[in-house]
Amino acid sequence: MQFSSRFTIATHILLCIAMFEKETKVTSNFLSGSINVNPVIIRNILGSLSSAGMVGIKQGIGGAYLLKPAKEITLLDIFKAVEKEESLFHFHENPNPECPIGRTIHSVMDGKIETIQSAMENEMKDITLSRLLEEAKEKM
Amino acid sequence: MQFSSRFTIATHILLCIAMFEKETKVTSNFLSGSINVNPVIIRNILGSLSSAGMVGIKQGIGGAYLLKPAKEITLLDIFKAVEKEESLFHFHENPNPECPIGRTIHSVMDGKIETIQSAMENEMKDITLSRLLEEAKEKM
DNA sequence: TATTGTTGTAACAATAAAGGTTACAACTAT
DNA sequence: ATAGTTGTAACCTTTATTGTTACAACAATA
Repeated sequence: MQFSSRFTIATHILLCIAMFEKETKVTSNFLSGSINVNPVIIRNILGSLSSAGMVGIKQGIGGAYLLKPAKEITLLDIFKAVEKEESLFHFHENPNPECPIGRTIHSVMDGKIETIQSAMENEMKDITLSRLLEEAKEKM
Repeated sequence: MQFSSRFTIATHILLCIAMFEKETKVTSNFLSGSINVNPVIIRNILGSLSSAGMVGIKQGIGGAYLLKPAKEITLLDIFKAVEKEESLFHFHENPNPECPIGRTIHSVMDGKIETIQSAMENEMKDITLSRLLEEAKEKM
């Protein structure tokens, strides 16, 4: 199991907007060219980023732009915008309450799962779009 | 996207073995009763745990038993036994090398993805089967 | 040796999600 | 009015998950 490519595509989209919005109109076609993915997919992901308040999109004329400074956009924001699942783990639904383990496993595991997910999210929270952009520019 | 329930089922299996192997023959049917999942699914997951060296399974006579002390089995071991993907994230395959972002995004993101995954795995590594069993016993 | 309860695995099906494509109405600057 | 966009619907294909039945191979034991 893997997270869908929506996360890396969304990050790529935002990097392109941050990089190019001053000089070009960043349309779904433009993005499609850089990412190499169908423009409809781009538009869907762009819609999620827009719902999350990270980007604005110009109706009719076209083009996306950042609604927040790149410093204030983290990988966690991006992740949450495109992955809607509450919990990282799918718990088996009906453990048997007549078994001592079946009866207690949820209360034991739920907290652990939260801890694990938090560790991941905290790491994501520390990485900003502006840092990614700086590193990308260094490598160009 | 979520991880499959194989992870929580595998953990449930190991908890049952640790709890009951002294008093009962822990067969796929017994486990199926506690977990409420088809015995064939149990046998497949049990097979993964066996390949990973965590449990032994008695051919013919039936029954599973731990091959390691519960203190030495971590959630990370269990996770790796049942989730075979190398990387947590699916990266879009063909970013355009003629775009400055497309050309550099992999080298910028690959390290970040590793860091995030490590944070999650480190948390998993800290939780042992024996600790889960203790907490379950407390709650019984 | 025949029986019984297991395991391991194959074969299949149903459902859901991911990823892709075409098509088109609605919108807006020019 | 035109042209380039966006948003979205309607499909399709592929893959993974989860569940199911069936059965050969195995090992204790009656």
